[in-house]
Amino acid sequence: MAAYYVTTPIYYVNDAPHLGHAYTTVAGDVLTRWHRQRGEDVWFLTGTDEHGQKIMRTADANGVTPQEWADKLVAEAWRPLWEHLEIANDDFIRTTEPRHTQRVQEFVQDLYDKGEIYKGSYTGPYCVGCEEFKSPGELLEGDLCPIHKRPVEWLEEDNYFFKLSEYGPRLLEFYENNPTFIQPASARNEVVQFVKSGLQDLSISRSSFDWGIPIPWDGKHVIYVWVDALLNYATAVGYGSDQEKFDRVWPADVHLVGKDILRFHAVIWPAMLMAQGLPLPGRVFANGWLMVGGEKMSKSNLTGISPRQLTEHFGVDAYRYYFLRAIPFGQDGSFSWEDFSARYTSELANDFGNLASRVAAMVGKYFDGKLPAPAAETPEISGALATAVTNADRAIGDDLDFAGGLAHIFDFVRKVNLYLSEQEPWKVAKDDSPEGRAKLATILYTAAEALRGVAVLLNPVMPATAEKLWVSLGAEEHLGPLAKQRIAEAGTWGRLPEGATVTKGEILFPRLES
RNA sequence: CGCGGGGUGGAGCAGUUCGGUAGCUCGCUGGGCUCAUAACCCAGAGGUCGCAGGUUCAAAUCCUGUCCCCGCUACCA
Repeated sequence: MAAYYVTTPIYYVNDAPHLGHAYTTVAGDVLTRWHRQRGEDVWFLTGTDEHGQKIMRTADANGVTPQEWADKLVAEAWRPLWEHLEIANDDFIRTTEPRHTQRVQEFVQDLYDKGEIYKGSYTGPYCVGCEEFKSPGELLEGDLCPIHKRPVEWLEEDNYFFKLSEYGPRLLEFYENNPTFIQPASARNEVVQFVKSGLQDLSISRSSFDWGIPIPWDGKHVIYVWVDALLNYATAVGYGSDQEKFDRVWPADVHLVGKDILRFHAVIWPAMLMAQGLPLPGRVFANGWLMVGGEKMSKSNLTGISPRQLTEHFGVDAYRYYFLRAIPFGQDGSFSWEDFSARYTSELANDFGNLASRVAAMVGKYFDGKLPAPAAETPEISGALATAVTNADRAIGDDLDFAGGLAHIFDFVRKVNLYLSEQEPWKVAKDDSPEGRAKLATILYTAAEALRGVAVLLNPVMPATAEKLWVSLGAEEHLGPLAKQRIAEAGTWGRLPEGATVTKGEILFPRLES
């Protein structure tokens, strides 16, 4: 049985990570943890893309070599942020590592030998001031270089080309047979439309600069950075080096990407794999842009708010929760400090944190912190938990609908709060008769057992908080580590045993200063 | 020009597939409770569903036109 293999894009080390990078990576982490709690063999990959002209220039501007620049950013910015955000990736690939570069050369050589690559010439807009080719799309009105504001020249360069144009029909057939390959549907429509309009061959080499992987049969060229980058998904799991591992993990079940790089993953990547005869990935899921103040995030306003600024104020778990809860995955979404604060207070502190707090307080107060045995099961709550588990599992685990899945979980939290309001255990507590005590025991057991289920469901999203709750319920000593709890069993009623030691613990989500 | 997405009470969204009392969360107003993180519960105010026509007994939902916003239009990673 093949592993469930999830990837994030490998990020370009030109800059430090921003909210958008973190958004995709957290989503991958949550998906990964969810599947681990399904009991599956899971492999989660992230990494960095380190070749290309832009990095060469940035390094140059900072007076270091491209490799030094990449080393510095990876060590000081990227890896630390993922650790800070509790990203549990199994591997971290860098495209400058030999395990990658050697395999990329072999892959390209192989395609060349198969006749999938030929030598041709590329004609494109070239800015003399920049000394580089521009992409047609970035030109200003009247074919001006966006940096120098002067007309570009059309220059010809010898390049090697991949016969991408021949793959249109096969790609369309693949999309047709695999309707969920590209998600969401809007992204799929765009790609299908694009491919239908006809594909051109892809220039896969560059000779105007040298920061890249050399073309094995022609050292004057380096491999186009996207071909280099996409192959990380294969080289990182043993392509060409560890066949056993490769067979176990390949192909990816989910490639998470930002919608800006959808086309590379949904068109070029599968075509490359088809050319090589490798199995194709299960799906490519494009998430949307984060908007700040109604504006698309740009380099300038991205640096305005960094992931760490938000985690310092709201905490890592709330950060992981917020973006997935507030923005339907796959759509653009607007982020604001106000909205984050509102959701933190309402959903995390008032609904969830406070529920945990009041339940633990009452078990402490009325039963000396020993969870009492219930006189009966409460179908209203046990049934709702089972439903929440089923719905959340489908939404998050299958559909990558994080917002919908979290909504199911938090609807359940509300229901438990409501249950307490209706049962009024604080009034029942005044009745010392055996009937009164039995009723009180049932109410509090029901609430605590409901929280046990919530802790399991929220663990993939907010591992530190879920762990606190788990410990507070006294679940660890009877049921084992939280991360080992199965999603499928989360809805099984009555797992929390009588006599479990319930402690108030620290407040899960303290109120924040405005 | 072409393609895709969207315009629903103050904010963010669901509902539009298979037309039939306009729903949710937050916010706001009034009341209640007291186990809890000034939390929780109940009630209420607030929308002619971008605009204009059309089909229909009936349209947010179907048809036509129109305005506005956003994205894509490839070798920028």
